[in-house]
This record gives sequence, C-alpha cells and structure tokens, in this order.
Amino acid sequence: MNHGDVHRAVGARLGDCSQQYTANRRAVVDGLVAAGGPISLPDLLIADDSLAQSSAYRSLAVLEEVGVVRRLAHVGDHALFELDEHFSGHHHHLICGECGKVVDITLPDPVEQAMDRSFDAAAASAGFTTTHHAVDIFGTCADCGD
Amino acid sequence: MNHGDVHRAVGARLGDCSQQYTANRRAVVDGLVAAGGPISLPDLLIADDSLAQSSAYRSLAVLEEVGVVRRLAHVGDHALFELDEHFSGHHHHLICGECGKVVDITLPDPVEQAMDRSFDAAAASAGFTTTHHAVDIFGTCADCGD
DNA sequence: TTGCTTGCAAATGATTTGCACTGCT
DNA sequence: AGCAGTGCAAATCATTTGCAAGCAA
Repeated sequence: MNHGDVHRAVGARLGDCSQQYTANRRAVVDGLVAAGGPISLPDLLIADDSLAQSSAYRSLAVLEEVGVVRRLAHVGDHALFELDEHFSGHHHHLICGECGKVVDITLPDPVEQAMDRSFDAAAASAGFTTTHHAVDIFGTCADCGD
Repeated sequence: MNHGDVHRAVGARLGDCSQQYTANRRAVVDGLVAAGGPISLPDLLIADDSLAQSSAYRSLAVLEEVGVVRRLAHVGDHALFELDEHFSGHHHHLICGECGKVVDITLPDPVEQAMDRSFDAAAASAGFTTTHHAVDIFGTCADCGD
C-alpha cells in the first residue's frame, strides 16, 4: 500500500468510527509511514517538530482505538508505535539485544500458515480462540555484532 | 525442575555472579514459582505481604541481571515478571485481549525446530544472528468468550 | 452555536533512587 | 571494619489529563 492509499484508507477508517482525519493525525500517520517501522514518540516529535507531545499521544490513542496504529510493548523506556498490519502488511520483529533496534521482518507464507495451525491447536487446548500472533526474534544486529 | 531444584539453581547462578541469595530474593523467587506464570509486582506483594515494594523491584532487577527472571513487555500498566526459561522451560504466551490474562503455553518440539530454522534464515537475511524467540498468541480466553 | 481538537501546563502513577540502618563476611 | 542488602520516603519521567482557545459542521 503506497503513501496515498494509506492516507485514504486511514481517513476511511476514521470516518467509519465518526472520527475526523485532522492535520495533526495526518502528520502522525506521515511520521509512521516515513519511519517504515516501529518508532518511539520522541523520535516522532524529532521527525516533525511541529507536533506537540500531548497531541501526538492523543492522536496515537485515537488511531490505536480505530485500529490504524499498534502500540508495541516497551523494550526500553518508551513505547514504540507502528501502523497496524492492515496498512503495513503482516510482519514480525527482529530486536537487537545490544542497541534495542527493532526491524520489521516477514516470513514465508507456508511458515505463517504452519504456525497459525500450531498456534490455533495449542490455544484451543487452553480454551482460547486466537485472533492473531506476534513473533519477536531476539538477536544481535549487524552493527552490534563482531 | 521442582521447587527445591529451582532454589539451588538460582543460588548457584547468583553465586556465579558474586551475588547473595538473600531471604528477600528467595521470597521473590518463591512468589514467581508459586505464580506458575507471569505475575505483576502488585500481585507479588499481595501474595507475600512481607515484601517491601522497592526491595521487590530491586530483587527482581538483580535476578533479571543474572538471568533468573524475565521482565515481559507491559500489556497493561504493570510489567509482568516470570522465571527465565532456563528454570521454567521454553514456552510462549497466550494473551486474552479482553481481560489481559497471560497463560504459558508450549508447542510441539517439531514446530519449535521448524520455527527456529525459519527465524534464523529470515534474521540472517537482515544481518542478525538470533539468540531466542518469543511468540505471543492473542485471543480470547474461555472466561471472556461467549 | 455546538462539539471535537489542540497546546500548554499540571497531574498521575509505575518504577527508581537517596539515605540511614541492619546484617553478612 | 567494610561492603552488600533493605525499607522508607522522596524523586523521576513517560504518559495522561484539565482547561481555555481554535476550528469544523
């Protein structure tokens, strides 16, 4: 999905939820698209210094509410935000244990399908019905490796 | 690994790192073993009200440092703590999107092996060397389902 | 107008830390 | 004695919220 399509789709989603696609929210989405992966709020503010901190948090909260943004569990002090998979495609995260960098990664479809089958079966035996999964792969990135 | 073995192994690990296995740290480990899965700090304090909050945080920090405890990314307000897989066995997490409950789950060995192969390959193409992986399966638990 | 959005400044709350005290070595 | 561990109370800091002003319908 290209940048323009993302804006259209986000606008539609907000409209469906009786929310406006304001300049501020658009700027937040622009920042997320430009980041191309998980980004922290401070970094979002640095990338676009016209954003006010509290408004950025509020826009992200609204966008998360309507399913446009996903808030990732903290690795460090700050939460990380990214576009929901509906807009960015299904992917997982590669996390560098040294520097904390988080990179998007995709797995082959057959692997995803096999995982889904296993996860569904395992979840069912615990009485859960599954909605989605997230894989975090920890390691050392090229910059931090020897 | 049974309760006694856990204490012995934890004591050894602490000793290797020139740390003592004090009564407070033992109490924290007891709480984690008793919980049998991820637990928040407030719940740890409730389970053993002789623990002081700051000391519990400090003990957890030391235990995390030496690889006995794992701090899970927050799902809600509080961080969750659990014994490292070295003491509890390799497992993953089933997370209820309704009530936030987190349950341990294990996958068949062949599945784990297949995932590791895929993850290593995908990570390598991004210049990462992997150390471990964590799978979060989101869904709805039996209590929250219809 | 009427209600949603924004920015600022102040509040909140989980986690951390300073400090004085206790206990191990 | 000398250093590690503890508990209390105070500090820190990411995130949230109250409020007054701006803007859209």
